[in-house]
Amino acid sequence: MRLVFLDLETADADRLYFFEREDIRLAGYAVDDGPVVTTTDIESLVALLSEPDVIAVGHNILSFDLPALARCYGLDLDAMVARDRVIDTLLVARQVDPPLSSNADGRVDGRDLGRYGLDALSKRVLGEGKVSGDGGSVLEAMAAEYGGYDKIPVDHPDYVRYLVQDVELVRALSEVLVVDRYVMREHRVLHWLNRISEHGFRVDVDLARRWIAEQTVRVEARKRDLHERYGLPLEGKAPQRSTAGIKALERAFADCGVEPPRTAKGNLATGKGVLAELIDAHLDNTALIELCRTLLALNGERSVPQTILDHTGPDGRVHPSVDARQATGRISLTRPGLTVMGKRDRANICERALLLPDEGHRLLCVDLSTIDGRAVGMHCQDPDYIAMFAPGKDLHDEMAAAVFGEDGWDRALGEHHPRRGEAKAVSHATNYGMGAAGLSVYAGIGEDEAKQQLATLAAKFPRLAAWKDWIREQARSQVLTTIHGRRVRIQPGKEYTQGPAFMGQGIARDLMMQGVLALPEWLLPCLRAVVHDELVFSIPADRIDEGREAVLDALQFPEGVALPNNIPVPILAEAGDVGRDWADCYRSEKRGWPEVARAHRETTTCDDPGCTWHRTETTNK
DNA sequence: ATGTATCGCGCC
DNA sequence: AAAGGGCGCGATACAT
Repeated sequence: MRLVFLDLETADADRLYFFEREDIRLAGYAVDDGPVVTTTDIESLVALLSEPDVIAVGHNILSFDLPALARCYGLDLDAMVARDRVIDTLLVARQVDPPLSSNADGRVDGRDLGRYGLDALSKRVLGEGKVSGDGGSVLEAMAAEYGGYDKIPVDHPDYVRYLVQDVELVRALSEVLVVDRYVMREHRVLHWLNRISEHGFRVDVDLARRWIAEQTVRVEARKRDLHERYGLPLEGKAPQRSTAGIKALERAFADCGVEPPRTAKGNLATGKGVLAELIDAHLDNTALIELCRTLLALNGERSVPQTILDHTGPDGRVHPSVDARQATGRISLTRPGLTVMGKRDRANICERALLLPDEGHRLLCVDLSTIDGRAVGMHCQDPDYIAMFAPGKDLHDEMAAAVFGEDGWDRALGEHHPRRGEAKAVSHATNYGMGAAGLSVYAGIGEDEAKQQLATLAAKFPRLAAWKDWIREQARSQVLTTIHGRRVRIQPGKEYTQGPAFMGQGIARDLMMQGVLALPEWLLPCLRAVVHDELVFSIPADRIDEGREAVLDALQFPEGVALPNNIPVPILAEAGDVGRDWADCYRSEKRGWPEVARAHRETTTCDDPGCTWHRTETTNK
């Protein structure tokens, strides 16, 4: 086999999915220990990479350079990945030296260039001496000087020099970074997920524009109201959050006869929990209630439609980036962040109506049932815990029976346990290492009761409890390895909470990816989003039933999955409704909210006073 | 002008 | 001794 180390210089990387041939400007590559060649003859590089004994090695090439060559020059990237002929040093580096969680000290949220960018990585792994200056910032400066990445002269000595250096760095890194089986699997996973970015998700642009216009009217009315009553300034997008605005609000609360609510750090608290409590505590104070409601409404306005529009390309679609850079390995879809669009709140779930199937298609969502719990079950091997995941059983009902007893619950009737909701809170809490104090607040119960519930749970599932302790002990080595072989880093001092949580999330993530890898070829271009335990597909309308079968078949293991000699844990999935937009997929799940159904949204009138769709058109409240 | 820190909204 | 995990994104204040 021959190793080909490579890097490309291109036009603005954000435009990858709209690149034309000329946007790939300069290629640099080296074969094994040969000299670095730079060339504008991109075809020659593609021809080289297409030879069957060549392995392509480069930094972020799986998500950028190679897709660019595939798009513009027909490189058969599918075949290369399928034959393990791609090594992306970014993926290898994350496995060798996994990241801390983004909230950890010293990390800037979201971006990991500071640690895994080619320059930073080389400095850390190879030592300072190998890197002469920062290639990225030099490039940026040249782009600024010439008016764009696509305008830098391809024979500019600095341009060529940094391309050569990057190829050399990749070659040096590849000699140090150890490739394991997991990271080769990870290449296949991310290659398939990159289809999400490539194809994009169709946007209802007209709807987004209409919402933004309506939103502007609402927001202006509320600001004006607070301005006239309490002197709120009108400058900026969110004057209620500016210094002068906060001053005005503090006076407003005083005018209403209450002490302004405070956060732990002493700032004015305007969170929705705080304001809701204030309303409850002063039900006869109409001025205060009006103030709180106006503030709630102002703070509750979300910028989702605008963010979607900001990222919508000339093809009317968003092309979110797909990354696996979270500490647990969970997948993020960003720019726009599809993972944070409304779902649980009635007021927000219709945000998902902004995303549409392709023409002639329908959307299909499939989610893995209580997958984090099953992941923990696989690892902890507590037989009683695993028994709750048997097909036909509902985890939270079973948990309620285990913690609170069977009283008042008739299994045979097929109804839920009366205390199912409480049980859900307890198991959720204990998964993440919540203490009695935290649980009492979270579940709205007394601290003694919370303590009792946690103790009961520990007693009912002793092996699960012992597993958590063991994982916490293991976590002191700072890096845990999941069943599938992913290495996850625990922040020193957070072993107690992060240890079990990361194990559960990391394993769950790979159970989902196991399903993605098992999808039939024809469904791969149909994948539109992955939201941790849910996959979203846009499927030709006449193939929906076939698609549903195939997805369930890929994701589910009713007979269970297990390591050798372990108790198997069933993995089950559930399909949502066939939708004409993303919200429409949840109309059965959210039966009480008629506006979730597109058919309801298409009617002109509605007699549900709580309907968030028709309400906004008739009133300004 | 640009980046960081903080908060606040949301999701799993 | 006690301990709710992971994220994205927008807005403001502030430092550079």
